Amino acid sequence: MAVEPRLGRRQAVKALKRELILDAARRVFEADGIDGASLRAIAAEAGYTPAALYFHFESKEAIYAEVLKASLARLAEAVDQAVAASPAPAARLRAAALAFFGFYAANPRDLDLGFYLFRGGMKPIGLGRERDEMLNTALAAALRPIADAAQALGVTADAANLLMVDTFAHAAGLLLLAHTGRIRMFGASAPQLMARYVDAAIAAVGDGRGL
Amino acid sequence: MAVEPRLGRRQAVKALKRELILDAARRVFEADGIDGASLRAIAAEAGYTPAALYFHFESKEAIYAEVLKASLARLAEAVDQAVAASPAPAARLRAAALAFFGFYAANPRDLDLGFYLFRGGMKPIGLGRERDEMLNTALAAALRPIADAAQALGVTADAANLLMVDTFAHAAGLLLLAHTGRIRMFGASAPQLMARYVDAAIAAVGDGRGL
Amino acid sequence: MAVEPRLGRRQAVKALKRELILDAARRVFEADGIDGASLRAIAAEAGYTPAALYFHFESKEAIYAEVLKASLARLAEAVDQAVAASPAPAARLRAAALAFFGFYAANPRDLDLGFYLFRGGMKPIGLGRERDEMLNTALAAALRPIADAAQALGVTADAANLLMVDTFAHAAGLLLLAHTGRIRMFGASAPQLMARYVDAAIAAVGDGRGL
Amino acid sequence: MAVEPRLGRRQAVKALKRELILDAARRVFEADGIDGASLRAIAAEAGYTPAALYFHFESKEAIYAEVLKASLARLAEAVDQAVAASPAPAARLRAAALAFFGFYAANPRDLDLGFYLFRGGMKPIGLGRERDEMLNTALAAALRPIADAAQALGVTADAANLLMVDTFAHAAGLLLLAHTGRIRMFGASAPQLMARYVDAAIAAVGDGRGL
DNA sequence: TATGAATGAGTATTCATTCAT
DNA sequence: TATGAATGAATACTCATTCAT
Repeated sequence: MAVEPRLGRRQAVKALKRELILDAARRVFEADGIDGASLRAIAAEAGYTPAALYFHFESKEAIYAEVLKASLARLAEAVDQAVAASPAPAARLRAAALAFFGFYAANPRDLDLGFYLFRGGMKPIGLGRERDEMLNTALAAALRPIADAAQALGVTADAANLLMVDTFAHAAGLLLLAHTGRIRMFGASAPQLMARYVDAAIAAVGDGRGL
Repeated sequence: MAVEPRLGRRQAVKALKRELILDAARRVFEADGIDGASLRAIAAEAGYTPAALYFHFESKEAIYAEVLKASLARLAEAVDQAVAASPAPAARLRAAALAFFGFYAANPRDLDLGFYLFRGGMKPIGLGRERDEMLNTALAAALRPIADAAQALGVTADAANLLMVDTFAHAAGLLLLAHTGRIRMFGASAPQLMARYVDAAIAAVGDGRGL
Repeated sequence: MAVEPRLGRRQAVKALKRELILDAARRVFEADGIDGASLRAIAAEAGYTPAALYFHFESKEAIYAEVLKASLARLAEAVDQAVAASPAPAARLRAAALAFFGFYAANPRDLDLGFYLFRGGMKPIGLGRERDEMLNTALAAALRPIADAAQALGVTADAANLLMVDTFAHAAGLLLLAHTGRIRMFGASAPQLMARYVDAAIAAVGDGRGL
Repeated sequence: MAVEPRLGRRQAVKALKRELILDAARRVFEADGIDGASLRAIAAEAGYTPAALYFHFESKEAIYAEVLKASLARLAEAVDQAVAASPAPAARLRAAALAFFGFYAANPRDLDLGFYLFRGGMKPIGLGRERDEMLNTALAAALRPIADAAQALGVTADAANLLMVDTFAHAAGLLLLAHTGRIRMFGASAPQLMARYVDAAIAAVGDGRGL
């Protein structure tokens, strides 16, 4: 009876410390880039010795994964909130797609994190099978509302899924280009192009034109 | 009479050796990732001492740039060939867009190289201002035919440019997703989605629906 | 009660290890020359990996500076002891000058270190502004007693200063020649020449012949 | 008969090329410091490939030695000229000593070269026994006039020799201090101190006070 | 006489991680 | 839980020198 509260307190302290380390990691990722961030730098920023971090995370990659997971959770929350405010299916589809795009457009740090998952091509992504699956699941959850809204508009589950993937791809492409200055280089506006894409997609669904 | 052929031979040998080193670099990029590739590894793969590479290239970054440049040249050539085979503007637009997408879909190594250009977000790209501009120019040249064909279809220069950027973004997004297994994960097909996107774009241009 | 001694012990161990590394550095300086000494060699001589030295010193230059500082401290102590044992001003002047000379004559390693400070002419000294100033101050402290004794003999502060510099120069020149075999080559004795110089200087001061 | 002139021409061309390389070496020594000068840099400055220098000099050290030798020859010439202009022995002694000092005071590059000979302490000086002896002989020749003048003033050969060495030492010390800013640091003037030293030495010789 | 290519040894410093304390 | 010390591997690049051509 005297022990349990203590354990709870201990766990809370432990969780707090983890959170402080993750905050430090985010700051270092922003300052040095994700690949350029070293465990030493994260530890220093958090007020720790490098060795100390190993009591809180099993490896550098584990820290990456944790930060990524939190980012994806914020993304999903942003999408969910947008959807919750939109009663009609078409508006929901629009809101979900634009919220997804808007989250990353507004939070370039999170975009860097997201792209980190996509680096390396065919090479092992480096975070381990289990972590990869966890992150993929989190990503899928953030995209789900798009497919759900499409289905509510009357298309089949398969078509809704394709539309979701296609929207994801378009957003990713535009964000990639915008993030690296290519959109500006060509004198275009990423949010406008995204909005146009979404409107065309909704129109196509309405027409029964498939996608 | 005896000297000139020798000189020619020498230059040919020199060019050949450069090419062998670049091939080795490509293999190492594929195996270790582009950021993970070290000069030592490239040298070893090419059968050289690290120091020897400095007789052929002035720095590691110069090797990167050379490999990237060659890749973009092959891309542009693929697009140009596809366009040359298509007389009508609509077919040309389709051919250019699908050739761009198809080149990277068929050559994942080149896709890795291409994405390397896009990494880092706000971080320095690391190849130096001059090399960066050269590479941007090469990329723009590969995309140009898309805008040209759109303009031939009757839209304004601005609209043609937007369509080119949007197509670029869609291709990039689909390739990114496909390359990292996300397309498969959602049970979709990147080439099909790309073709559908292009067809819709052509139809929109035909309708005078802008984009 | 159990903790404090431990901390003291730790600090003592740390200081001891630093000293062992500095000793190794001194041996390597002697063996390879100061410019020729590499961090690797110092580490190997100390029984460490190169990386390990970075836990004890922040850079190679920091090691150089530490060794130099310790040498100058020993020099100053030798001069101070000689002066402390000499009550009369003339004897003090003599003792200080000969102690300065004698220290380096007896410790050729320290002479090499001292000359290192003087190398490079117009080139950057390479230890950084702060360290340079610290070392200059330490050197000035070792010479101070010469000027003080001269002043006690009745000359002005300026004249005492000049005598100090001149004595420094004569000692440095003789040591340089002796250290590189030139004195022997000319069949002379550096200590004798130094003593003669000092005696002449004291006589000149006594005569009121200025310097 | 047709051959000899050609050989002479060839040797002249060869000598000229050597001289051009040595000039380049001097410029690089000045720019990068003597230790910092690389064979590559000297070759580039001379308009050659590094490998080409090996047809003119057997090693990097040989280039050092040649440049040093030329410097010492200029020194000896400066001393000889000063002596030639001074008929009386006392004036000759004064002129020789001040010319020695003045040459290095006016030509800091040559001073760097001269000190290079004196570096390294007990370590092999690095130029090889033969070259060392050649350079020592050249140095002795530049100092000889000092001893000769002293002897002309009536002291024994041994005393004249000692005076020469002592003068050498004093000049070397003052130059060392001046060259590295220590004279300025103590608010003194090297030429004044040197002149005073020489005058005192001449007075001592006149008194029959030994030295 | 000169070159271009090549070598092997060398440089200081950083990295993620481990382990005894 | 946290530290300080340590490791071994890695980094890009420079050096004087050699050798076939």
